[in-house]
Amino acid sequence: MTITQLYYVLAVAEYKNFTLAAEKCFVTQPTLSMQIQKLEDELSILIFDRSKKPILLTEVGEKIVNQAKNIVNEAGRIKDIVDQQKGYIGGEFKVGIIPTVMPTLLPMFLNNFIKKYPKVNLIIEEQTTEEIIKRLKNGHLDCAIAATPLEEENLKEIVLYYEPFVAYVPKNHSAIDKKEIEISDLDLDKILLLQDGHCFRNGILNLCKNNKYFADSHFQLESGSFETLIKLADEGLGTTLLPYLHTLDLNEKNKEKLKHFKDPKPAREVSLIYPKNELKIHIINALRDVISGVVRGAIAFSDVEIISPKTK
Amino acid sequence: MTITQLYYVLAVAEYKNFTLAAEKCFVTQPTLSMQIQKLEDELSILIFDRSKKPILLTEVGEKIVNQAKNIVNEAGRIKDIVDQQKGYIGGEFKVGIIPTVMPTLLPMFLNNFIKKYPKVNLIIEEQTTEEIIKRLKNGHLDCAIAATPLEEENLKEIVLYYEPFVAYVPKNHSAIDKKEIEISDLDLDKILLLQDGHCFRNGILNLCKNNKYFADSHFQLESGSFETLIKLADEGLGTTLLPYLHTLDLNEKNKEKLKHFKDPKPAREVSLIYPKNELKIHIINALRDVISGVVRGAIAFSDVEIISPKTK
DNA sequence: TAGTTGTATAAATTTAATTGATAGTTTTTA
DNA sequence: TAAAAACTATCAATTAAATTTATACAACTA
Repeated sequence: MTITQLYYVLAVAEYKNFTLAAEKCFVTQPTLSMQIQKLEDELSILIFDRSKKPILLTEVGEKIVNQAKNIVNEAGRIKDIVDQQKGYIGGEFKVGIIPTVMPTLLPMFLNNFIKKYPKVNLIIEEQTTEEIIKRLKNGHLDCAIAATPLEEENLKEIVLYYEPFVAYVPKNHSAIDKKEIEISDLDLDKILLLQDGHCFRNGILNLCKNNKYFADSHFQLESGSFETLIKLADEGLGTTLLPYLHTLDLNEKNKEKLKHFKDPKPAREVSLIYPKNELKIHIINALRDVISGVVRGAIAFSDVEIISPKTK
Repeated sequence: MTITQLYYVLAVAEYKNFTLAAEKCFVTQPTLSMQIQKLEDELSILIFDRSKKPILLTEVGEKIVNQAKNIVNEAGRIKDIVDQQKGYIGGEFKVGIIPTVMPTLLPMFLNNFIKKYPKVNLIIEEQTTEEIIKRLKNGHLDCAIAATPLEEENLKEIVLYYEPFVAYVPKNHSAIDKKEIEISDLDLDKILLLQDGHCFRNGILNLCKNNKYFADSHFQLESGSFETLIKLADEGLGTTLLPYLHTLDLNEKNKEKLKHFKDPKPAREVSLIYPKNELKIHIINALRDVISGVVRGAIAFSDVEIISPKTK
C-alpha cells in the first residue's frame, strides 16, 4: 500500500470514473486501473463495484475511502511541519468562521490578506462553533474565528477584538428616549434571537442569566439572520441585540433605533483559535496582524464586560 | 514521500543506528541511507543529525517522527477495516486495563483467550482510565477494560460484570461484630485509599458523597496498592475497601476481617470499552465471550448499586 | 596508527510504476 | 437493434524507482 495508491482511490471515489480520475491525477487510465487493482489484490478485497455505472464503492470501499482520507490528510501535515520550520507563509490554509462574524469581518481583512500573502491559498468556511472545535481538533481546519472563551483542550485562543452588543429597540419601546440602555431596560419576553446553534444566542442568554433577569421568561421568536430580526423588530415584535460591527452598515433610519449599553458594555470576545501544535503558526500570526490592523480603526471600546458564548 | 520511507525513518529514530535499523526493516543499510536522504531532499530539510553519535533527531526531525507515527498508525487501520469485513480474528490487538482490575481479571481469562484465538497477538497494557480514554480515541488501543459508566463520546461500553466493594476492617473497629456492614458504619476519617489517578479512588469517594457521609472528613493515608492498604489496616490505621475479586485470594486470617455490605451492595461496573467505529469488533466480541465465561462462575451478585468512577 | 564501527556513494540489478496500443464491455443513440 | 461512443482491463514495452553488493570514507577506540 502506498500513499499514491490511496490518492488514486480517492480520485476514483470522487469522480466515479477511472478515465476522468486519471486525468485529475495527471497519469493515464491504465495506471489507475492497475494500481487500484494492485491495492485490491494486496488487501484481497474489492474497493470498487465496477459492474455498476457509474462506478460504486463497495461497503468496505466506503470505509477504506474514509480511512484513506485520514491517511492522506495526516501525510499532508508533514509538509506543514516543514513549512512551519522554514517560516514559509503559503500553501493551503483553512479557516472556519462563525456565521455572526463572517459577513462583517471577512470583507474587512480578506483583500488585505490575499494581497499581502499571495502564496497562501485561503479556504474560508462558515461553520458553527461546535463544528469549528471538532474540525480544529481533527485537523480539517488550520484556524478559526469565533466567540471566546471556549477553554477547549488542545486549542489556543488569541483575542482579536471585543465587540459590544448594541440593542435595536422598536419605536414603541419604553427605553426609546434614553441615551444609553441597561440590561434591566430590556423586556425579556420580547427579545428576538437567532436560532439555536448560533453561539451568539448563547452569549445573549448568558448575558441575561448573569444579570439575573432571565427568570422564566420565554422568547417569542427565533430567526437565522440579523436582517430578519431587524425587520421583525421594526414591526414592533420585540427588541433584538446586534453585534457592534453589524450596526455600522445599517441605514440611517435603522441606526436611530440603536441604543448603546452603559459601560461596562456587554460585549463578546472574538478570537483566533488554533490547535496547540501551532503547525501553521506563521500564517496564523500573519492573519492576526492583518485583522488587528483593520479592526483597530473600526472598533475600540475600553470598558466592556465579556459574555461567554458557552451555555452555562 | 512513501509510507515505506516513513517506516525507515521511524526505525532509525528508534535504534539511532542505520545498520541496526536496516536489519529490523529486513533491508540493507544503503537502502535506508538512500531512502531517508531522498525524503530529506524532497522536504529540503534534515531529519537526522548525523554528526552526533549516536545519531540524533533534529528539531523538525522530532516533529516529523511524531507525525510519521500517526500516519503509519492510520495506515495500519486499513488492514483492520479489511480484517473486520472478513471477520478475521487475528493480528495485533491492544488492550488497556486499569490497575485495580489487572491482577485479578487478567489471570482468569488470558490463558483461555490465547488458546482459543492463537492468531491474535494480544498486547496488554496497564493504564489509568484517563490514559485509556485518550488512547482509545487516538487509535493506540483497540479496546480496554475499566470501571464504567464513563459516557465518553465516540466510545462504546459493554458491561462485563458488577463487582461489589468489600470492607476490610481492623480488629478494633466498632463494626467488627456485625455480620453485614453499611456505609454509615465506616469511619471516614480512617478510610485508607489508593492514590489519586486510580479511578477506584473516585468510585469510593463518590460512594461516600452519594450517601452524604462525606462531609468534610479527610483521608489519612493514600497508597498505590491494595497489599499496602491491607497491611496498614492490619496495623490498626483504618479501614479500606477492596473490590470483590481481590478478596478471593486473601489468606484465611485476612479473610476474617472482611465485611460484606448489606444489599444493595455498592459495586463497580467493569466493562469492555472500545471505539464506536467498531473496527475490531470481532476480536472484541471474542474477548467479551471469553471473559463472560470465566467470570460467570466467580462473580454473581444480583442486588448491587453501581458507583460511578468519575469525579462528580 | 591500526582496527573497529558505522554511514555514504557508485554501479549493477531487481522490482515497480507508467505508458501506448488495443481488446472487451457496457451504455447511448440513431 | 445495429452502430457509435464511452469506459475499463489487459498486454508488452518503457521508464523510473528501490534495492543490493561492493567499496570508499569518516569517526571513534585501543
